[in-house]
Amino acid sequence: MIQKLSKLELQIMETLWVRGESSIREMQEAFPKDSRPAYTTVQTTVYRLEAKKALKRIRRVANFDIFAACVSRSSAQRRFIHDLLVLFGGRSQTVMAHLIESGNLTLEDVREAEKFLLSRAEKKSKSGERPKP
Amino acid sequence: MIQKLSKLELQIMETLWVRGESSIREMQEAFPKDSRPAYTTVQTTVYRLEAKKALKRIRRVANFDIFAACVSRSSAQRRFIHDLLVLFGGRSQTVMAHLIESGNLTLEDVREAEKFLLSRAEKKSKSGERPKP
DNA sequence: TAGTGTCTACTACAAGTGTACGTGTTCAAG
DNA sequence: CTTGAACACGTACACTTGTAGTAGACACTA
Repeated sequence: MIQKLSKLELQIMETLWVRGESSIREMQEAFPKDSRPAYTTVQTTVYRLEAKKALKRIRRVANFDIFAACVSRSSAQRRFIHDLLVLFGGRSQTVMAHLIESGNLTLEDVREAEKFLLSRAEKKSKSGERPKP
Repeated sequence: MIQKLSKLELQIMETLWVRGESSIREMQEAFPKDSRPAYTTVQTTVYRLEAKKALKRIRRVANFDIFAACVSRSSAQRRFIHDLLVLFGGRSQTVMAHLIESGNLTLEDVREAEKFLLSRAEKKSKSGERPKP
C-alpha cells in the first residue's frame, strides 16, 4: 500500500508527475517564486519521499542527482481522497456540495461527469452483471 | 478565520455536530469499538479543540463537563476542502473524477448536483449580474 | 591547480498530533 | 464519614512535518 503523503510532499511529487525526472533544484524552482521553500527544505522532503519509496534516484548527472516518481499520481491522489471521504462519513455528496458552494465546480463539470457515468453504465450492462470490479 | 483541524479533531467535532452537546465519555464512545482511542486521548484532543475555540464547555453535570461546538460543521469542512483543492491545483474535476472512480459518486448524486446548479443559476440571473459575492 | 559556486549529506529544531500515565477531585453508595 | 468509581487536569513522550543551517564533496573556470 501507498504511504500517506503530506501536503508539501504531494506538491513536490506534482513536479515529478508533470515534468518527469527532475533534480532537486528543478523541483524547488517549480514552486511559485513568492512561496518557495528553501532549497534544503525541498531536499529534506525529497529524502523523506525517497525513504517512503515514493520516488527514487534515477541517475547522476555531473554533481547532482536526478529523481523520478515511483508511485503514480492517481494512486497517491486516490489515497488522499480516501482519507478525505472517511472524514465526511463516506458521503461524497457532501464533498461535491462544498465544491459547488465554493464555486469550484461548474455546471459544465457536472454534465461532463454525468456523461462519463452514463457511458460507463452502458459498458457495464453490455458486459453482463458485474457487481464490484 | 477558522483554524485548521486534524483528522481526529474533526472526528470528535463530528460527534458534537450530529449528537449535539456531549461529554468526553460520549465523544469517545461515539467511535466504532474496534478503533476507539483511549479516553485520555479524546480528552486531550478536546482540550486542544477548546484552546482553538472550536468547542467550549457549556455546563457541568455532576462531576463532568458538557461540551458544545463553537464552529459550524460546514465552515470546518469548507476549510478542509479548500486545503484539498490547493493540492489538486484547484481542479475540482480531478476530485470528482476520483470520487466517481472509487464508486462513491453515483449518477443520481451528479444529477442532484446538476439540478441544484441550475436552480442557482436561475436565481442569479433574476437578481441581476452579481459577479463575485 | 587554486578558486568559486553548486550540490549532497548530516544535523537541528519547533510546532502539531496521537497516545497515555499519574495525581487530585468529586460524586454517590454504603 | 469512608470508600470506590468516574472524571479532570497537568505532564510526558514519540513521531511527523515544515523549515533551514552547515560542512564537505565535486565540478568547472581562470
